[in-house]
Amino acid sequence: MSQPHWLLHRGTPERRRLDGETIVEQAHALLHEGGSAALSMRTLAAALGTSTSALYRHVPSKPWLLVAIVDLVLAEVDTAPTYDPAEPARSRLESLSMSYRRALAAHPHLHEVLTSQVALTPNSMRIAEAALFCLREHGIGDDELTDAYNAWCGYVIGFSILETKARNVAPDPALQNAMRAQLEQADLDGFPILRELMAELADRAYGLRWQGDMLGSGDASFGWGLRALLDSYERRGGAQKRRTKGTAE
Amino acid sequence: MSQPHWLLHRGTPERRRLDGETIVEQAHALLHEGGSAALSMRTLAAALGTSTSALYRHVPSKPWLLVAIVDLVLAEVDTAPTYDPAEPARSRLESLSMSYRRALAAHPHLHEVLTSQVALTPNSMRIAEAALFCLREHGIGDDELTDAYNAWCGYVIGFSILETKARNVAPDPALQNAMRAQLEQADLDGFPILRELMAELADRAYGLRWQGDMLGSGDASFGWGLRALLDSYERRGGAQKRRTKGTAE
DNA sequence: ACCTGAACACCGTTCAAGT
DNA sequence: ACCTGAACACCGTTCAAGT
Repeated sequence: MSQPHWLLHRGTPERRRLDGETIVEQAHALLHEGGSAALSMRTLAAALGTSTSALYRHVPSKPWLLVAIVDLVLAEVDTAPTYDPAEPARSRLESLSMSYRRALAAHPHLHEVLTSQVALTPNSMRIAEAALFCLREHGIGDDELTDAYNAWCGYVIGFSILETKARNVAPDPALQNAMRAQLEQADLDGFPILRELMAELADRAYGLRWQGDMLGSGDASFGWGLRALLDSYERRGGAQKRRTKGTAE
Repeated sequence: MSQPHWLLHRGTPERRRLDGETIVEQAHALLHEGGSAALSMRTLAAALGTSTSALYRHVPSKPWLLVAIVDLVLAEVDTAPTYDPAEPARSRLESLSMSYRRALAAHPHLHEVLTSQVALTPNSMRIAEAALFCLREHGIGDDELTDAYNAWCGYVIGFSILETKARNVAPDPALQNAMRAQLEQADLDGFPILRELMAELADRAYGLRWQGDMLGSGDASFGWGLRALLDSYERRGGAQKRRTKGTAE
């Protein structure tokens, strides 16, 4: 046992030596528990038992720290199925998409921290490589690869961000009231479809809610749209394959 | 002319009577010009020539103000083509999608303000109504409507947010350097596709850039993915139509 | 009724000073 | 080399006091 004498610990809450990795992990923990409002350089330092200014010896800035948190979460995305030769191209891309979404959905406060930061980190590049690999296996030609990749990112990341955004109810009471009022029957005049379907859509469809999450319809809807997108990829890739085959022969 | 004597204006920069609408418009102008960093209650009050605390008589809170800005931008989305009987269902939904994206892309700092706020405002409901109308015209049945709507929102809004996010380069120098380094040839070991295609993808594909916008490939990629999605909607709607017709007869 | 200045409880970041 | 306290230039919001 290398436990130091208890006297040495007096007044120092968990004083392990500081380094960049532990700072990022603690920052992620604070974000996960209390959202971005609970993550300031001051609260972070307090949680680590150091002074605020000590953090700046291991971390260059708060924006840098936030990007590091995003990369930490992206480490959860599994790219192994992408290179599994037993799987057909379509289910490889589906696995990657679901894993991506699962990672983002598992961290409901991450979207608060994605603002304006481009994710050009080791893990985001690992995922980009895997996605491009899948699209090629689908038969998407190099001329369409950029568009297909951007559309895939737009759907998978965009949907997930939007979903977690929608899950976070505004803590502002003025806003809560304004939004509740908007859903009252009286304000649905002129919106016949919304009125007709509100019972079905409320708390299930994006935006049409004022509290709570999407009652698990996020999973179903994400899959529904993903299959729609993959259907088109498959058809387009198949068409491209036949075309190149035709010109070769 | 009801111009008051010039003496009455001494030292009062544009002192028009305060009201909620002008506050929201000025706030939007500040956001549009300088991003969210340039929009504080203090700078806003200064731009309007009043004290900070005076704003709180017309606007309940900053979160409320941000939602009002979003609604102001959503007013630009044109839902008229949705109800044009001359247009086929598919091009109605395409028009709506493009108009939505155009509004979001025209305000590159709006994404900084969308954080955690649900858009349950008059204009967001007008757009939701229009989208649901289009999906029904497509032949999507009520059982699939929620999923189809969520997938559409995820793609259209998600893609647009992601695109404007990516367009905003991090102002932090520490971050700029880290991202540039990530794109150096040395760091592309283990990413064969990225290395092979980097010349084509850089500054065109999402994430794979460290400065500048997506060189206009956002337009093309958005349209590419949208057509892929609409293809699937059309097929699914058609199948549903045939199915209900079959059971009816 | 509407606006003001001052105050409260926070931010991220820097920097001379300590060990 | 690493950490500290104090300071700087900001935040959103409140509230007694003015007119």
